[in-house]
Amino acid sequence: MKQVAHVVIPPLHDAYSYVIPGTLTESVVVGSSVEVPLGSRKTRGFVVNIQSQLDTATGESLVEKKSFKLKEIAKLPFDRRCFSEEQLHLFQWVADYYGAPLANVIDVAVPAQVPRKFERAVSLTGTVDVTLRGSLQKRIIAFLQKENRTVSQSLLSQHFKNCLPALKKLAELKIISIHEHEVIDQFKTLLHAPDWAKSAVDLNEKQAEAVAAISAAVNNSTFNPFLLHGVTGSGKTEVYIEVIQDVIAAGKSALVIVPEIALTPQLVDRFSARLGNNIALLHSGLSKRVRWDSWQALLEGRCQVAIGARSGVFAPISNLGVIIVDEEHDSSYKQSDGLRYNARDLAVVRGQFAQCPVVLGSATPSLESFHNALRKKYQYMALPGRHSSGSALSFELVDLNSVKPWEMPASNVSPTLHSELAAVLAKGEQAFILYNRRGFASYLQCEQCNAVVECPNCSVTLTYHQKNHVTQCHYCGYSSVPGEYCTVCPGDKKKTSADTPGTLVQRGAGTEKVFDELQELFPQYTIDRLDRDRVTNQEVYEEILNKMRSGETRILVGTQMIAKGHDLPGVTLVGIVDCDIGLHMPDFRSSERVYQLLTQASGRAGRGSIPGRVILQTRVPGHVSIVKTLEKDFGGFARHELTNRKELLYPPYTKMLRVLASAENTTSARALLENIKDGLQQIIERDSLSVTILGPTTAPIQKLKTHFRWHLLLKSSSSPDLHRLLNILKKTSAPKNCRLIFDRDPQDLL
DNA sequence: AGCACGCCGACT
DNA sequence: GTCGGCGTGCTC
Repeated sequence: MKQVAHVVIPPLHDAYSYVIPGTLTESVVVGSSVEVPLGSRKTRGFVVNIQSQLDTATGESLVEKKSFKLKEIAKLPFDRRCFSEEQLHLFQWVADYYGAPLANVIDVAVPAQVPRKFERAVSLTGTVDVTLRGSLQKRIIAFLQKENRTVSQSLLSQHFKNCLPALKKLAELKIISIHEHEVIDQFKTLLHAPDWAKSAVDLNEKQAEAVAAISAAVNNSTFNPFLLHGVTGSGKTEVYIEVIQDVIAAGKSALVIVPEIALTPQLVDRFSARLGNNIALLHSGLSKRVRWDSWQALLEGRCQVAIGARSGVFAPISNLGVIIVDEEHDSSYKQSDGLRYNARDLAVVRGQFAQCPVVLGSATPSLESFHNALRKKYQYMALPGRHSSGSALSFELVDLNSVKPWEMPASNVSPTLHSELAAVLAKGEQAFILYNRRGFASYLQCEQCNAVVECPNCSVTLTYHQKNHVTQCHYCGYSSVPGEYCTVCPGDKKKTSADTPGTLVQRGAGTEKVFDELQELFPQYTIDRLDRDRVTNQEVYEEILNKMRSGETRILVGTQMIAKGHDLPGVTLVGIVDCDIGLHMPDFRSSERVYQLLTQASGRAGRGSIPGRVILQTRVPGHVSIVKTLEKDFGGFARHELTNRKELLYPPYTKMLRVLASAENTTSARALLENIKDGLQQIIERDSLSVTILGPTTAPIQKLKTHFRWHLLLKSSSSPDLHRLLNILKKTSAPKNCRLIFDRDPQDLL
């Protein structure tokens, strides 16, 4: 009997019904990607439901209920499905929660499909009892016996010159078979990991407790969120690995999510050394084929462990035993464009669906997670730090207000930082210098009228990069060669009486500038830089870190990139040039971010046997983010900040929904939001919902890529109420010239 | 998102 | 008289 498939097509909201042609009844399943006619064109969509043409409940024909004739699915371009029905539940939840079309969610979750690839391959058919004449034949057989698997013909050709006649002969003798063999380019972890990584480490008491608690939840198949709070070096990874071993032993699978930046060969080696070759990697840096093959390996149950970045939360694992989110506070888990999902939040939702524990690990937990731990929604487990060395960090605060400009060895280097650096270098040790801003100068400013050079497309200042002598916009990528003189002030009589334009001077600083200053202060030492401008790809990144590991680089200057991951035992000093960067951002999370950055960066110091030292330079020495970093008092910081959030009705005490409108015309963006607000306000009153609407106001970045931006902020203590409004919002269409974006649980408000 | 349909201005 | 501008709305 003919069947009907419900197909979702990006970017359409509704599912469309198509008849499955007889030739495809066997092969089209939920999760298939199909080509369907839509209007006058053909498009790709995903099958989300299949039902027989007769409604089993009513006996009615589903086709005749429609006022038009259903079209047929045109073809099934790939024979492998894209997702399981279990995953579909998660996708549906995501679509509903974020107000996105289901098809778009699937599009984001599922990697691009790649056709199967075949190659000519050779395998042994049985025992070799015939006496072989040729020595080449003997060598080939020996090779195949040693490999003990199907080997591609091209690999044999590389090993044995002109082996084709010999292979033919062996095939004739039925000793080997030559056949078309599917190539699976799934990522293979290399088992070249050092021995130290292979052996289990003795767990300390707290680690063992954590493993026991999590593994108990694994074995009981209960949803149970854990917040694993442990500073750098406290052995969180060891806990993860032990738990995953228990998961595998229980016949289940594990999902590990880490920030993109942490997904390095070292991390994967560390897992594979202990867990074997059974790991699928999901990561945007891999080739399409490797991603697709890894995805299929998980979907078909050939792999028990997945390690992925943000989108890894969608991995096709059916019998989940545990989900681990490392560095759970990391803001990169929130996608900031397109489908604005938060992988950490989805991990918890997924754990609920799959009835498995979810482990959120961090040295600096997000206030959301910590709040959940305080409310006992998450089970809190703290790991003590630095079990190996016992050496503690010692902090020194430098109040830049009390240092006279002429006392500074360089504009960004205080006498304290200078002498500490000199001491570390003299001892043959290494240092990290954090300056969380790229470029050479933050901006160019006119000496005469104080005008700042801005991006013509965005309402942000351009950053001056000395290396290639350009000013660059860090938001839209605009770059230009800066002039010597101000372009605004000669005509502006209000600001200046001068007829001649003022000179542009460099203000602020960036990693490039700090690098130059250090190079001048310590010309005899190798200094390197690590930031997004230098790191164009993974190789450069590895190279910079390797030069640091080998000891060649003595000082590494960088942005927050240096604060993340990586054991570099030689680093005994961390200097934070300006703790105040990011403190005065128009964003309710700025204190939290600064605290996290300072604490994470500090944790880079002194991982070896030598105690670490941290120099914090600041102009606001009393700021809570700085004081609590110094006191190593996460709890104190969290309580202080949570009190603030509660007073100001910010998350985690309220849920937020940001409605962003952008248009080339600033008034149309604003007018659209005014309309939307009026409409929502009526519904709020009618249904007495507890939602507050703020705005419309201009977004902190007023103009981005030539578009003016306005936003509304919806705050509510009731998630369902907010969800009601989102459902109404997603039906409102924006006029052609306006773009409307809904951001549920926004990570920043820029 | 495409793509068609549709209803008003300058062209061979 | 037609070609074509992009506004509106539908696509199983």
